[in-house]
Amino acid sequence: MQFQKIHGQLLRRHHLFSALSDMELEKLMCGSRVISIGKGEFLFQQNEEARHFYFVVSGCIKLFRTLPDGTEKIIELVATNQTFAEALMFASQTFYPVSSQAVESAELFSFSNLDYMALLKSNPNLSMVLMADLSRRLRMRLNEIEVLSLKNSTHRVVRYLITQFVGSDAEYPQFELPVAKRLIAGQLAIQPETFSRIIHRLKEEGVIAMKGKEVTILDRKALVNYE
Amino acid sequence: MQFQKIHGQLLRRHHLFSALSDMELEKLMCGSRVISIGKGEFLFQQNEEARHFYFVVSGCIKLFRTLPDGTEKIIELVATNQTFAEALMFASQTFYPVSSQAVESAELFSFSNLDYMALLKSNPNLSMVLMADLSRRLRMRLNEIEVLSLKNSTHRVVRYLITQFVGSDAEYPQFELPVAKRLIAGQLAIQPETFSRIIHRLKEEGVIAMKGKEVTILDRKALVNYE
DNA sequence: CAGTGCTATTGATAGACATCAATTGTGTTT
DNA sequence: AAACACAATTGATGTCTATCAATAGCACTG
Repeated sequence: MQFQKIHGQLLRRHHLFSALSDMELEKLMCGSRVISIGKGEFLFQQNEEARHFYFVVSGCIKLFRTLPDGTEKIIELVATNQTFAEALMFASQTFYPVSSQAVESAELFSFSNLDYMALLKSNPNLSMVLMADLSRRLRMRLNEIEVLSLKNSTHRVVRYLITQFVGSDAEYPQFELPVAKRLIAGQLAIQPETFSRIIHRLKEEGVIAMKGKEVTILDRKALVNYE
Repeated sequence: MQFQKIHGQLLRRHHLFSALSDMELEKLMCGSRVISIGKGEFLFQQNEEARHFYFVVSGCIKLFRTLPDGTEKIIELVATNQTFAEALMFASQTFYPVSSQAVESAELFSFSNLDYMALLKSNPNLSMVLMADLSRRLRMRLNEIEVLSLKNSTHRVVRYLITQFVGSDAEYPQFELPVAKRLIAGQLAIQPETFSRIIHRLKEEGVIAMKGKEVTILDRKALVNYE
């Protein structure tokens, strides 16, 4: 298939698929499905049985939990070329611990957990890759826990901004917010209003500039010193 | 060795070691060390290189991160017969993301990451076990993230109390707080004073009773309804 | 281009929690 | 048993942030 080759190359770049032979990948893709969902549509709901994991070809998926009071806590925003829900393959409890919804219309691949597990058994290297992946995810969660433990919201916002330009050594790093501000606020477990006010203050102090989703860091040192 | 046999049986009960053959376990234990640390002593510090993971034979270990403002966030309290830091075996970054300190004097086994990884390569089943373990840990973190996202502190405390007696079907479940109250407060990212006040209110309302570390749930329904 | 719906901003207010401070309780040491 | 250190409790106060409310900005649609 033409489409399989193109998509195969796309997948190859992701570490979960890079250790597969051509044949293994082809086999896996035979059992995969292409899924298109529109903005606001759900992929799966919390507590549904988890039989598949996903790769985002385009768009953006929001993973969240519904709290007892009805509000939602955004656990992760999954962007293009990322996978999610693969950690559930081994869980003794086989239901999704989060709900998933498209923030913007998205295209995904869905892979069968069983198929992938079969590959794991025949390809020991793959296990190593997957364990490294799980380990990385654990570290991500640890960071999130730390952010949520930061008392004041300014710290959380600053911490978030910093993660958006690490690696850049520009004097005035510039980047675009990947999603709507209300979603970022949700990730940081603060209200959109509070987020807006904090940004306002940072602008006032000359630490950053922001126009729409375009952010420029004007004073790296000052920003880092907030921590 | 006498001591190895005794300890071997202890380890066998833990899933990370249950899939090992006698010979494999023996080999692993040859490279292991017994560590005794007193109350308040450190096992390792954040950012130290991670070459070992640990099994708690007795005592209690606190894993925590130091936040930029100098306060500490307790990530986990590891009790007897539990392992920790095994998830770092595969991390590309090989340093501990937390510090570890004995809450009370403790005895531990330390295992070499390299030794265990060698076993993983020769024993595919073990990989499956470890992946399930990592998956379980991820779920734990997810729960913690949810707790930290709960707006009011009462919810967090209630959620904590509930986890302490799930499984018990007694009408008036009873249990002992596993650690000092200030540590529990730390895990929930609230101040000890706030914790104390919340407990006070719950007692006043007749939902629970508490004497020292001994807790009795007087009104299960009311407690669950707080959520 | 006006109309609609959503996002973002800004202001006012109330409530929750952290902080500081003082006291009591508990377990450990000498 | 007394002395000590630390944990827990209780009170008073101030700050921060959620909430409610109203307006402004922006994108999409007919």
